[in-house]
Amino acid sequence: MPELPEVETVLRGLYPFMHGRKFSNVTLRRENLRFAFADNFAGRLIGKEIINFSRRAKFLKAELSSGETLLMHLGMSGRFSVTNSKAALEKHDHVLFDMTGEGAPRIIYNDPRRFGFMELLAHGDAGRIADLGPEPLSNMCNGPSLHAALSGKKAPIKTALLDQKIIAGLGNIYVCEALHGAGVAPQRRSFTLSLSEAEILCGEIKQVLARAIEAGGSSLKDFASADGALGYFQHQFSVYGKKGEPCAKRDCKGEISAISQSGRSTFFCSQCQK
DNA sequence: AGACGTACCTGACCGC
DNA sequence: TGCGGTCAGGTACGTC
Repeated sequence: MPELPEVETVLRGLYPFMHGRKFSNVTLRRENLRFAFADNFAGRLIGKEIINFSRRAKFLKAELSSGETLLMHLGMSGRFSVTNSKAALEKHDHVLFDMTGEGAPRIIYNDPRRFGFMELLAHGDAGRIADLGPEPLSNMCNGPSLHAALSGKKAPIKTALLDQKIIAGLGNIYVCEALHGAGVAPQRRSFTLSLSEAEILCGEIKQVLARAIEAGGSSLKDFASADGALGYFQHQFSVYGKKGEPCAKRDCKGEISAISQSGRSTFFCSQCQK
C-alpha cells in the first residue's frame, strides 16, 4: 500500500520515537529484505543519534550523527509499529530498532513480501534517491514543470506519472485518482497534454495527496493507544477498485472501467476522462 | 536512451 | 476443507 501519503503518515507516527534519539540496539532477524543489509548494519546504527528524520517521495531518511544516512523503503507490504521490548514478535518482523529515551520504544519493521529495503548511505551520497523527480507537494512541482517533464514522452500519461523520475511519490492508486479528478484519460500519450491540462492535473495530484495525508493524520490520533501499527489507513477512493460502479462525479453518468497498462491495473471513467 | 516485460516474495481471495 | 490460479498499492534489471 505505501504511497507518499502512507509514508508521510509513517514518518509522523515514528517521528516522536526516532528523531533526536539514539539506537540502543538493532536486531536483524534475517540477512536481507529485498537487498542484503549493509555490512555491520546494526553496528553502524547502535549508539548513533538520528539528527534529522524526514521523507523524500516514498523513502524515509534518517540522517545519523555518524554522517551516514539510513534510507528505508516500505516496498509493497512493509509496515512499522511501535511497541516495547517485551511485546511478542510476529511472523515477518524482520528488523527491530530499540531506541533510547522516554519509554525506550521498540520500532518493529514487518514486511511479508520483503519488497522493502534499508540501506546506509555515506555522507553526501544520495544513492537511489538522486534520480527522483520533484516532490509533488512542493513548489518544484507545478503546471509548467509537469508539462515540461511530459512533453517529450510518448508513454501513456498513467505510465509516466508512475515514473519516479518524472514526479516522485505517486503510486498506482493516487495516479488513478488524480487522473480521474483532472478528467484526463489514462491512455493519453504524455506529450498530448496541454499546459492548462498539466496545471489542472498538478492541482489534482496535490489535492488527492493532501487529502490522503489528512486522513492518515486523523488515524494517527489514537496511534499510541491503538495497536501501534503504521502504514495502512482507510481512505475513500473515487475510482480505485471501483470497477463497474457509477462514476462519483456529480454530472457524470459514466461507469468505472478497469484496464491493464504496463502490467498494472488502471481504473478510470471513459465518460469524463478525455 | 527509452520502453517493455519480468523478477523479487507472501498472503488473500475466488472458484471449483 | 483444500487446492490451484490470480492478484496485490513498488522498484530494479535484462533485453530489445
